[in-house]
Amino acid sequence: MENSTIQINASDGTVGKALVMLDLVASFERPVRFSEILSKSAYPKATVYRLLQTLSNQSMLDYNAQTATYIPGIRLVRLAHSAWRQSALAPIARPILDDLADALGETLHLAQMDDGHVLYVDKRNAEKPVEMFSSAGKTGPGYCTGVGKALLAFMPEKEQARALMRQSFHKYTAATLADLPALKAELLEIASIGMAFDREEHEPGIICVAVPILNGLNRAIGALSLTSTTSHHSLSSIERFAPKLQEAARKISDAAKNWQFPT
Amino acid sequence: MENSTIQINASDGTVGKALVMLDLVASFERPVRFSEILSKSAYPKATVYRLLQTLSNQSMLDYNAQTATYIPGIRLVRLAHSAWRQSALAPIARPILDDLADALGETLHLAQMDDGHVLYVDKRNAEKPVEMFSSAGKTGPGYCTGVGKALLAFMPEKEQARALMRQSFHKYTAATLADLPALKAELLEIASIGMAFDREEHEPGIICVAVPILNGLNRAIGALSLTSTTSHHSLSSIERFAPKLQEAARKISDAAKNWQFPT
DNA sequence: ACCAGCAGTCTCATATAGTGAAACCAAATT
DNA sequence: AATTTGGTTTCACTATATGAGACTGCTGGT
Repeated sequence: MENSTIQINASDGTVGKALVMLDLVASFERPVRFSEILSKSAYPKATVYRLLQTLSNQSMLDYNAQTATYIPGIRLVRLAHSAWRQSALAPIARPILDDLADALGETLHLAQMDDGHVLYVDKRNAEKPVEMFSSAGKTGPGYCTGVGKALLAFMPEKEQARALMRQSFHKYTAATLADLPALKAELLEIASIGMAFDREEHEPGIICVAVPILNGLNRAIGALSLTSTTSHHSLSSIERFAPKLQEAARKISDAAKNWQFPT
Repeated sequence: MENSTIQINASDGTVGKALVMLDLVASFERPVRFSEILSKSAYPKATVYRLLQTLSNQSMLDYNAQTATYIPGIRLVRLAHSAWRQSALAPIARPILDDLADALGETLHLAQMDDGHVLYVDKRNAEKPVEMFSSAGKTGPGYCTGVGKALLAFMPEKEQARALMRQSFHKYTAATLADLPALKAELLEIASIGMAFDREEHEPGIICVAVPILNGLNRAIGALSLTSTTSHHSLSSIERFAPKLQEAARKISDAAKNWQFPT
């Protein structure tokens, strides 16, 4: 059991496989048929079939008999409610985010790292207040977003290495960082100045400043960003918001430290 | 395999058990220790232990080594995002709910049935706009909420029977329906008039009107409600909103019919 | 310091549950 | 009528989950 192949993807038994299927179905972002799932999956037909049946029974997937398609199930919404409320970050950050949004009147994001990618857990927007699930729960790339880079820069080495492997380095725009060395260099810079920028690296015309939310050991437990467009702000003008972001990040971090659940 | 015991809880193998554990952890609504989970669980120690490990590996649970506690994991939030966006109801209903909220300026809920309980999938509120995950994903009892009764009244018989078995009939207030016969009688009434009331049955001082969102076969795919307090409205004064709710429900139902995903 | 007791982790023989090639079926397609 | 495609079911095989119990290491009491 010692010298076996490097366990890149230590998928835990049947449960692990079932969860891979769940992710797979979710990744389509539209109803999918059995055959589509099968073709993307590493497992044999009968196995995929059984797993999908089990997940459907369990309401982790919804099967539509009319169209013979699967979508992620309603039970996930219920479970996620619980997950979101109990996560150490999002509920704590809420009032602080509210205040910051009032003070700055700009678009704010609160994000956490999830398997190398950015998971947005909350958002404030000057115009249309909040956008439910349609924004919370959304994921983005790690290597070319402000929050992503801020999170990566303040990760324990091992985890960071794992996360870096998961980056695709797809070139969204001309400014997108092209490869791992470029990203690593930037992460060092970010670690030293304590903030990250998105210089239209993910979407043309969209820029942002992001700061990490650190725990006691200088490790990021989340990140906070302010997003704007090149038509509204220049990079240097959004940098002026950084102190306010830092302050909010510190507040969140403090609140997280004293966080105790009621018994 | 034929005459075996009535499969009340057809728990599908290992995956089913793992999901039971997930639900269990979520049900605590606070970080839980191994022993607490164990004592509430039907499975032996080693099994529970292994399942929790697997789920933690998979980020379906978060294990906090400091406090030795489990909470639902971040991966659920990501999956739920996908589930919410793809659910046939919530995204479709969104603009219609927006309009209705603007027109009425009252608190609105959009809900679906989940295993006999009410799952709120969206909400509009006159004062503070929208409350993210903290309201969407929330669950409530079926037998003593407006949406719950509206949903139950328009369910296929078999499913309804199953859902009715899951009701606890906990007496929240003096007005809470006490038992199954009382509920059944009320459901017939609701089915005939096409709307349901909550007469302070869940919380004192809180009343609501709810209407089902029906599909082509008179089956509820969701429900819509308007909630208020006895200090603001009487039961008969909120009944006056019913036509507007019905209209919105019809619109949502129409939109759901024509719903096709882009290929 | 010592012991008792509990919470959590690990082991291993056993049996159950998952596997997957292949057969099968039904509906489209030629 | 014959063939292909998409989905479901079977079944012998064995990998995997099981769970009683042993073990470890705290914690608190005396």
